[in-house]
Amino acid sequence: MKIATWNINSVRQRLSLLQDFLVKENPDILFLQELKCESEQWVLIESETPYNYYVHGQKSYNGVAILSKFKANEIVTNFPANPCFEQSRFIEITCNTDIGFCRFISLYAPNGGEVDSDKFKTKLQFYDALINYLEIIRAYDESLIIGGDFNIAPFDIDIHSSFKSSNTTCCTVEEKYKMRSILNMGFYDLYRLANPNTQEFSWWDYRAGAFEQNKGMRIDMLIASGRAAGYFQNSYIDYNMRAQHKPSDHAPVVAW
DNA sequence: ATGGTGGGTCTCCCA
Repeated sequence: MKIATWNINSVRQRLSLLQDFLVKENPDILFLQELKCESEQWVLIESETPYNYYVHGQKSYNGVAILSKFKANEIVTNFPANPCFEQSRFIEITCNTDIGFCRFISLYAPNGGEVDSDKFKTKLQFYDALINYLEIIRAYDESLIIGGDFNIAPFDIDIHSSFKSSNTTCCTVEEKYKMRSILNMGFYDLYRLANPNTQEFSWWDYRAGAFEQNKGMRIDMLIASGRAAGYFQNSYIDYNMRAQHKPSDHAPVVAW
């Protein structure tokens, strides 16, 4: 079983890179975020790949999808008490897979804007609602995998030292605690599980040569329940896709 | 404190 997550920052701008990535990695499941288009606008590649496409798109901003080699039984595009329900930030499917019944979620958490802004408060509320929802489905004791842009770097190792973590969105203590409480529920961060001590990032600002200087954060993650995590021993962040011409500002995260 | 780039509904908003 091979899975990947990628904030693609406009799927229409990235069709060729997406094709390259699918051919190179051939994942069974790909979680995508920030499609920045309606569901029907990128069906053009659908016939050329061996995937079922489960898309919760939106014009202009947001938009998430799951590309799956397994057919979905159920598809849901929201979770209870989500304060951003009008934005396409969540899609969940269930499938019968090679490793049994699985629940898969593609998540695009709010960025939060400036620390302490209204958007920031909404981000924290989004996490409170998400944590409540995960408490419920955790009790099912299923194989659950979330691939997402969480917009939080959970620990200091996940943040380049040039960021002032106390007042930079995605690395404040308040945000870290939200992410850690998900991990403390018994969900595993597959990259960190496979690479306990490596400092690598999944996002770098387009500006000021951030990628060239490796000034990034690790905010994109594959999170698995205990039942599912045992099927994954390896994980890496595909820096090569970030180094391509006209890249997304995020690199894909792969696990197998 | 500002500005840097690159998406989007494109001289403004969002990251």
